[in-house]
Parts: sequence; C-alpha cells; structure tokens
Amino acid sequence: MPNIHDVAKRAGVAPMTVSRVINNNGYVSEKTRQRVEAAIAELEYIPNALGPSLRSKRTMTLALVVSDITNPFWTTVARGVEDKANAHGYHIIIGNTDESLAKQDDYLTFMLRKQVDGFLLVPASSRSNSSSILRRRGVPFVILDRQVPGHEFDSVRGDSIRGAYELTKHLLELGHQHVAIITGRQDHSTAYDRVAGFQQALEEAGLSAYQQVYWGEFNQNTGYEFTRQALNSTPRPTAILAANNFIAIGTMRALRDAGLSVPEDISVVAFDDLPTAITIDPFFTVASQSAYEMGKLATELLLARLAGEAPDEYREIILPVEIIIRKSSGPPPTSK
Amino acid sequence: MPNIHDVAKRAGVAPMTVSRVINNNGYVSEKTRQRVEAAIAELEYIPNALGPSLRSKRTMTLALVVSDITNPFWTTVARGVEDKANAHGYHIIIGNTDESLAKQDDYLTFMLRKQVDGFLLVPASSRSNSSSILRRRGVPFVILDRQVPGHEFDSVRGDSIRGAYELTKHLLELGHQHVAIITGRQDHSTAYDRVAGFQQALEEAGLSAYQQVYWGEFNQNTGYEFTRQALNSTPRPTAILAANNFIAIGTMRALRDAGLSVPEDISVVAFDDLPTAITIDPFFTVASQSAYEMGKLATELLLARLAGEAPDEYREIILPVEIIIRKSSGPPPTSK
DNA sequence: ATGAAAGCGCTAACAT
DNA sequence: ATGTTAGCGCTTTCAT
Repeated sequence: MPNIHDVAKRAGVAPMTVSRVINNNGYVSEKTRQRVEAAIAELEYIPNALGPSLRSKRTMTLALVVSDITNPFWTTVARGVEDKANAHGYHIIIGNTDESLAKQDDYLTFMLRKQVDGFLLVPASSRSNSSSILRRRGVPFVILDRQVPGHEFDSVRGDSIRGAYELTKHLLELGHQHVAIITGRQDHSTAYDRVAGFQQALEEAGLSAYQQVYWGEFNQNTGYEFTRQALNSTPRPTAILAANNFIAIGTMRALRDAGLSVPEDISVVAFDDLPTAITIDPFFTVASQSAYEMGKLATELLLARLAGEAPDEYREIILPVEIIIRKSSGPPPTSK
Repeated sequence: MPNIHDVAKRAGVAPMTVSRVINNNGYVSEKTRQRVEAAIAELEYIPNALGPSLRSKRTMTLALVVSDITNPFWTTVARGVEDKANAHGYHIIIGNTDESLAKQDDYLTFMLRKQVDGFLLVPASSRSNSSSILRRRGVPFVILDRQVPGHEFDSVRGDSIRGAYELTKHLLELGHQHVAIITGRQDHSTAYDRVAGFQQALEEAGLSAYQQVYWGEFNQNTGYEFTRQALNSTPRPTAILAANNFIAIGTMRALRDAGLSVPEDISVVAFDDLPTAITIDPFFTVASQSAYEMGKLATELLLARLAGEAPDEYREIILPVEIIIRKSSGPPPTSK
C-alpha cells in the first residue's frame, strides 16, 4: 500500500506538498496540484489516518456504548447518532455491554486506547460510577437514557416518571383499581423512575394499597415470569404496566398462554414503542420515546463540547414521551 | 493523559521496560515489574493504540458494512460478528450503506483510512463491483448475504433459491395456483435468487403462466404497494411470497387495509423470520436464515485469513434455510 | 510556492 | 535483565 512518500516521489515533489494537496491548505501551484492529484489517482492512494491522529490527537471517531444493539430501541438511537455524527465528519464505533459492568469497562478501555474523541454512554448500571474513568481522563461524554451519580456531564433521557405516571393515570381513568408494574433492575434509573411515576399516580388516586411492583430485568423472560406471578396473586390485577418493550412481549405471551384476551380480560400498557417497520398492526398503548431524537440530540451535545462551543454548565435534557392509546388497554372486566 | 514515558519516569525505568510489562514479553525482574505496575495503576495509564498500530500495521479492528442496522436481521448478524470477533481479541466498527453505493464507498474509504484489518461486507449492489477496491488493496474481506461478480474472496449467504423454492412448493401443496412474489431490486442477488426459486417450483408444477413477479425494494412500502397491485390484478393471486421480513409487514398491512383475512382469504409466506424477542405470537410461515450464524461464520472465515490459516482457495458457504410453517399460510379459499 | 526537520506513542532490533 | 536507536505515516514549524 502506497504512502505519502510514494505519491510524492511519483509526482516529483516533497511529501509536504502532497499533504497540502490532500488537505487543501497552504499554497500549491495549479500545475503541481494536478501532478499530485494524478499520482494519487494512479496509485489509488488512501491516506493512513493513524499518522495524523497520532500527531493531532483527534480521530474524528465517536464511541457509542449501549446495552444491546439487538433491541430496536437502541438501533434507532444508533441511527440518530450515526446520521448526526456523519453530517459533521465523524464516524462511530459501537459496543454492547449486555448490561454488564465488566463488558462496559472492557469497551471503554478499548475505545480509550483507540483514542476516540468522545463517548455516548448508556451506563450498564446507575449505581456504580461507570463514568468516572471517562471523567478522570477528561474525555468528553454524554450519558444516555439513564441517570448516574454526579453532574459533571451532559445527559439526555426520556421522561420516565411522567411517562409511567400518564400510563397509569390512563388505566385508572378506565376504571382499573388493581394495577401491577413489571420493571427492570433496581440499579437502573429507568426501572426505578417508572415505578416512581406509577406509584405517584396510584397515590393521587388513593389506591396505593392495590399496587403490585415486580422488579426483574428489561427482557422478555421477566415479562413472562412476573405476569404469571401476577395472575396468581390475589387480588389479581386487571391491568399491567410493562416497563419496556421486551417486558411487554413477555407479558403478552404469558397472557396468551393463560388464555386471557387483551384488553377484554386484562389491559396492558407499555413503555417504549415497537418500530412501525416491524409491526403489522400497532397494538400496544405505549409511552413512546423518540429514540432517533435521543441519539441525535445526545450527539449534538457531544459535538458541541468537542467544538468547544458548549456552555460551561452541563446540560440535562429530559425528552417528553408521547402517550399513544391503542388497543391493548380498555376498561376492566365488570366484576360479577 | 500520561504516556509510556511518564510511566517509565515514575517507575524509574526505560519506556521499553514498561512496554515489556504491558505486553508480557521479554524479561522483566519481578521487582521492576511490580514498580512498573504500580506506576501504571497510579497514573491510570491506558496505552495509546495508535502508536503500535502505526508500526505493526494491525489495528485488531474489523469493519462490518451492512445496509441498515435498523433491520433486526442485520443487528442479529452484527451480534454474531461482534461476539466472534471479541472472542479473538478483535473489535468491530459498523457502517450503514442504506443500499447506496456512494455511502458504501464512503465507509470503505473511511475504514481503510483507519487501517481496519479486514472487512465483512454486505454489498449495496450485486452489479457494480463493490469489492474491487478492497481486492486491489489486498485487504482480506468476506462478502455476506449477497453475490457479487468474481470469486477471489470468501462469502457466506443463505440459500435463497432453495428457501423460495420450498416456500412456493408449500403453497402449491396447499392447493394454490395463482401465486405472486414481491421482491427487492434486480441488482440484489437475494432478490433475484428468490424469484428463481419461486419460478422453479412453479415450472415444475406446470404453473408458470399463473405467476406474478413484482420487483421493488426490500422495504415495507414495496410490500404495501405491490400487494395492492396484486389484489387488483386478474386473476387475483391466492397467495403471496414476500421476499423479506419488511416486505411481509407491508403486505400484511395492505391486506388488512383491504379487509382480507390471512390465511382464510389469502396466504402469505415470507423470507426471514422476525426475532422472537419482538414478536408476541409468531405468525408468518417463513424461510428462516440464522442471521447470528451467518455473522459468526463469516467472521470465522475472516479471522482464519488474518491468521494465515485459511486455505488458498476461497470458500463460498451457503447456509441452509429452515422452513417454519405457521399460521399465515393455508389452503386457498374455495372458489365458488 | 515548496521543502527539511522534528516528533506524535509505541516497540522490534540491537546493544550492554 | 534493562536500555538505546530508529522508524511506522503524517503534518506543524520553520526555512528558503
């Protein structure tokens, strides 16, 4: 593979001149420019970015670390990030943590080694101080989706509390009195906040005593298992709030296996919509976060910091969620 | 950020000794090793990978270029690639082409600049010789999912012809006589091959005259629009083969809007399954390709080449597809 | 308008 | 067992 030296030799100039042509800075006479460009074309020269990056300490690369790229929510976030980053000449590298702090640390270290210019991080846990490594290194970063201790960073997340509150309120207005929430791990602020919004709505209605809270993981299995538990409880809830899309799927499967119809026998509402690209007939009543927007906005914050155009104070953006009422929720079955 | 020099100074040794400790090669006395490790810990030193990469011309990074990471099929492939790559100390960077050759070239060039060690490429077109840049550069690469001209590379893809053949055969056995296929662009071998398998099955049954072929894109809109067209055609097909998951969704939406029931009024079969993680009740009769396997296998081929352990001849792996018969297909409505 | 020297962080090759 | 030198590919700085 040719390097800048080979191009220079072929064009009969110094490497420096080639560099000037490539980067379009400094004075180059039209004649030499053409000779250099010809040489570049003939050799199919592609500059090695490692050299300049080593010098300039900029790689024009952003790191996106999410829990699992297999979840359509995160792929949509990723597209938002990628599109925004590309528009500014940046590219992204993605890592999956599978909610494991160890994997997260592996990725952060790897990406730090690679000298990425900034991070977009969905912390694997809201407890442990995932971001401290980054903070100590002084690498700009933005926290997505979840809260972590501290304030010296930008962050973007959906309004979990309000979303859960509105979803619950919707159920109460339909007449439900016994409502259950199935949520994620306690060390995820999203799991926690959604329970908080849920409880707030119930308290306001004076129904705190009739609530059920199931803590699990943000996956289908949690939805399935805890729905079965909820169905066996007394009094049996007439509505379930699934704290994310995967839990909702698990819940629906458990209800189907139990021979129950939604919403006739039991109502289901969920956090996070499923992408319209993969749903035939949107069915769930949801609190929908605009994932693409979240990715785009977070990237904007990061790029502003990198450009030195960000304000001194860190920004915390809480995106509104949209409540979409569809077919999975209805009035409770009339008790006999 | 500290560099190897800072660590060396703090430990009272030469940079070379620090390097030996980091990489665990060469002789280092237990005493100095400990001093060096202490210095590394105190300074929270993370080696800059750019230096070694510049020298060794290896970045331990693989590039994965797909059409759209938003399609669950590709995210599953991506996980297969990532898991395999990580297990061998490699990491991946992902790019989306959106089926555009221009975007694809942008990404290839960018990744080439970054000196990735190898490529996993889903070509944006089967016509233009997407891979020639890579071949000329001598960078190892594997072609995924689609065929492109030439043979000097490894490739992995699903058995599109057989999958479409079996799917069509299934419809014919149910008694369907008028069948339509809605597929992707003509310059995608997958679109092409699925039509070939479809036609082969019809020919064998002597029903070639009763077929309809709609060429579009591998997206929902194509499924929707051409299903409408098919419904208006005479004779109206009693079954539709959707050549991928997104088309199938569009088809279902069009049928729903037309007030038709599946499979009572019309049957639908599709290529590519939807991940079970995001489906409540698997409904489609499909030819399922194991996406994860595809990613894993392709990565294995690539890693073998990088390790110099691959055979001289290039390998072309055609993965079997699994026909899963579910609820979307049934006998044609009895004609009056 | 063009070129030469030096150095970004690291390590292979060669001392000692 | 440890250290020195040189160079990977490029560009900033300082000539000319």
